[in-house]
Order: sequence, then structure tokens, then C-alpha cells
Amino acid sequence: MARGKVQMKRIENPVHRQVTFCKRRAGFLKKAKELSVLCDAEIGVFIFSAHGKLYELATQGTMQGLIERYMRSTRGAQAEQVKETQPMDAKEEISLLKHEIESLQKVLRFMLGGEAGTMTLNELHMLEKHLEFWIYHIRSTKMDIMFQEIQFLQNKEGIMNAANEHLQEKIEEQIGITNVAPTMTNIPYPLTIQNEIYQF
Amino acid sequence: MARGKVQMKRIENPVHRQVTFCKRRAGFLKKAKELSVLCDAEIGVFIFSAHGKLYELATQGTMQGLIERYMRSTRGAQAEQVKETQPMDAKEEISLLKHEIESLQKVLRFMLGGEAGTMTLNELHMLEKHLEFWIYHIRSTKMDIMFQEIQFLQNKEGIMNAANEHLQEKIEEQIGITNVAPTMTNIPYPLTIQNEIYQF
DNA sequence: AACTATTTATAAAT
DNA sequence: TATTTATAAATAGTT
Repeated sequence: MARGKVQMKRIENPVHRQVTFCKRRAGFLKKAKELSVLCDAEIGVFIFSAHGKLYELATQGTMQGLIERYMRSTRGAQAEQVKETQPMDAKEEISLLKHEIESLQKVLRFMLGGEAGTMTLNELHMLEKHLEFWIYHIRSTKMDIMFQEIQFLQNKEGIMNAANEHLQEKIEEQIGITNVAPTMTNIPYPLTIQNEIYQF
Repeated sequence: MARGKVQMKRIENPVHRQVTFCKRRAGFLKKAKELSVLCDAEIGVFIFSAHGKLYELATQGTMQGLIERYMRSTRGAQAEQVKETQPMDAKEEISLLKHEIESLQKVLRFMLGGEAGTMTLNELHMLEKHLEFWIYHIRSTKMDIMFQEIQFLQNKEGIMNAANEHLQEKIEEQIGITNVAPTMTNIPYPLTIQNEIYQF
């Protein structure tokens, strides 16, 4: 919206893309809040950056609550998720579920352990190609998930580092106090000990 | 953004509010799509109007998948949230069984529809191992069949060669007879013609 | 649903 | 990364 029309395709220059992402993300979230306030709507947004970082907004309550509301209003078509309403007789329910598991396992056994002995060469060839595609797909999905996991852990590391620094400060502060009034205790090198506990 | 600044508070006039809701909702969803395309981000949005109507957008895949991705990236922080208050251990068993069913269903959904998007890392890993085993099995079966096929063809070739030799002998014998008693017919170069028919 | 005067968002430059 | 600026895009009020 400025100094040049916007082309509706991925911005190839990664610097431009990142800058635009920050600006538009801010604008977008602002719009969400405005829409929510002006029109009395409840809005949930999540944005995953290309690198998997999550930005979220829930205009009212928590995202968790919004997701549950979402599930409720789309139930019937799908999910049900972990939502439990009627406490049917537990024994009966367990029996039903076990039965269902058995059925599913039967199908899977057929598909996974199934008889390849009766198939023709062509059928086997087709099946092999399918499986290769599936494996490829699975591997790429695994990669994605692992990538997210790494990012999650890196994020966590950052938080822990921050906490660590905070604790260090507290400790140093504490030492300062101890130095000013060194009456009761004389623990040797407390800093080092504390450090080993929190330093990772 | 036009003919008057906007006051950041609920629009009291219900007609105005409804009109603004429509306009801004459209603009908002457009912004989401733009942000997604321009910056290669994955975005999920849901909007509940004041009257509870749901409007949703998932820029990639399904909202269900996005929610699961969201759950993955925020797990640990809050995750369990809606923890039950019921202490029954039957409840626990039901939960376990349901979880198992969900896993099995995911595998099936994946195999039937090619969707790997909703499976956990462990589930994917197990499935991958299964598929690898199956591919191995298929390949060895294919090998067997192909080997048999080759043997069959080689065998057939041998039989045809024998038949061919036999025919050649017959023909030569026939020519000998014709030469000894050349009375009735005088077909020109019958050998060549016969040869072309049987020579392969 | 269209129009249009203005505000708002933002691409590019700094 | 933040600020500035010229311009595109969104939209409030109107028809």
C-alpha cells in the first residue's frame, strides 16, 4: 500500500519478506482487535512464520477456550476431541471402545501385515510406488515436526537463559547484602555453587 | 478510515455495527491471505460474531490441522488445561482407549487419504518402519515373480528353438522329396517363404 | 450494493 | 531496527 502496488505472491527477497512480515503482522493483529471491539466479535488468530514461530491472539479469554468453542461449533462434521458430556456407564463404554480398537486393528493388520502373496506383478509394482510416496511424505512430515520441536526447545532455552540471568542478579544482589552485613553466615563461594545449578 | 476517525469502542447502532462487521471481516480475511502469501506464513483465524456465527480461515491445510500444530507448539505451557475433576480410574482407562483409537484412526486416515499432517512424531516413526518392512517384502516378492517369469520365458525360448529345428528338418526333407519327383507343382522358391514364417 | 472523501496501512527510502 | 514519506488500500458515511 505504498510506493508501488503489491504483487500477490511470495516476496522472494528474504529481508523484504521479513520486514513485511513484521509490519503486516502488526497491522493484521491490530485489525483483529479493532474488529473485535467495534463489532463485539470474538476472534482467535494464530500465525506461524515460515520458520515455525508462533504468534497468537485471542481477543477474549484464552486461545484454549476459543479452540474449544470452535470445536463445539464445528462438532458433528468432525472432531468431538476430548469433550465429554454424558457419563455413560463406564464399563459399557470401555467394552465398546475395546471392540472398536479390535476392528481398527483388524483393518490395520490387513493393510500392514497383509497378504502380498496373491498379488500380480503389476499390483505389487503399483503398491510399491504408493509406499515409496507414503514414506517420502512421512519423512518430510517428520522433518517438519522435528524442526518445530527444535525451535520450541531453542525458545525454551532462551527463556531459561533469561531466568538464569535474573537469578544471577538476585544472587549477586544477595551477596552485596551479605557483604554489607556479614554477620551470621560465611558460606564460601556461594556464587559458584548456584551457578552450577542454574547454568544451562 | 474514511469520513471520520474511528472510535475504538463498540459501535452502538446495531445496523452500523453489522455493516461494519461485514466490511471489516472481509478486509481482515483478505489481509490474512495476503500476509500468508507474501510472507510464506501459515495462518488460522476464527471469528465469532456477536450472535455466535462462526467465520473461519486456514490459509494452508485444515483448521483442524492448524489447531493441532498450535497445540504442539504450546504444549507443556498449558496443554492439559481442562483437567477433569472426576477421580474414577475407569475414566482413565477410557481416556487411554480413546487415545489408542485416535492413533489407529490416524494411521488409517493416513493410509487411505494420504494425510500425515495430524500424526505425532512417534506414530509417524512407527508407520515408517511398517512401510519399510512392507516395501522390503513387496520387493522380494516382485523379485521372485520376475525370476520365475524369466525362467518361464527362457524355457519357452528353448521349446520354440526345438520346434523350429524340427520344422527346418521337415522342410529340407520335403525339398529332397520334391527334387526326387518334381512332377506336379513348380512353386518358385518355396523355401524362402516358409523360412520367413517360422524363422524366429 | 456503489460511491467517494478520508483515514489508515505500508513499501520503499533513509 | 526505527523513522519518514509517498502512495496504495481500506473503509465510514452517504446515496
